[in-house]
Amino acid sequence: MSWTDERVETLKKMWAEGQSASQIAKELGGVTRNAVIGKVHRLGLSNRVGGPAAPEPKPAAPARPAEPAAAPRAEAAAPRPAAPQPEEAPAAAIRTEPPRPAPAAAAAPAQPAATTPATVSASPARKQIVPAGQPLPPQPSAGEISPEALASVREVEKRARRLTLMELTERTCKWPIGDPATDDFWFCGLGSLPGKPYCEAHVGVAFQPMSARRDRRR
DNA sequence: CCCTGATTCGC
DNA sequence: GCGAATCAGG
Repeated sequence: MSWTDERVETLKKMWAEGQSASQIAKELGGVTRNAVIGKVHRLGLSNRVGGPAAPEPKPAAPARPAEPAAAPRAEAAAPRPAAPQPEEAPAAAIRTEPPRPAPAAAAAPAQPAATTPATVSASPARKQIVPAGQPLPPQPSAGEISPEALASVREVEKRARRLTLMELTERTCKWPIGDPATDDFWFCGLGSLPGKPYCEAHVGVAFQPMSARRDRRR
């Protein structure tokens, strides 16, 4: 694959949006994230433009003096002028802490029977703001979940990595825990099952066969 | 371990 | 110019 104008454009756009090099590489296809990063640098847009803080007040240190006879690879010692600054959240992508139960839907089309949408529209008090990021799982009422699954979840949640929204990746469990209206809120974050948004325990409460749900009713 | 971007250097 | 290998870090 080569860097056609179109692909370069996509690259620029996504990079400007704050997408990671690997995400861009996936989108483009046929290139690795290294290729993307390389291209980004060659295009001279390494320092995420449009960003808030204007960096580099420092005069910068002398480049590489070229070692006389010492270690051939002594890069580590050479001071890098370009300090990559933590990188704020894309700002555009995520705006709000997700409200209570949000309808899962978009992302996982191949879901069997996700637990009830009944609880989804439940809270009339809180406004239904659809979060920009991954859809949140429905929060099934306790009565609909098997005792075993419930116990399993409680156990797992003790081991939860307590990730923040921004720390989630494709392979972390995105099950929300706690009340988003308070600080007592985080995401499970344990390894998610391949192709699933949640870890094993949370998949267990999120996805249930219709039959099981029917049997448990009442 | 997962991930991030940065840099080097042979092609 | 390109990007794998590597580095440095979260």
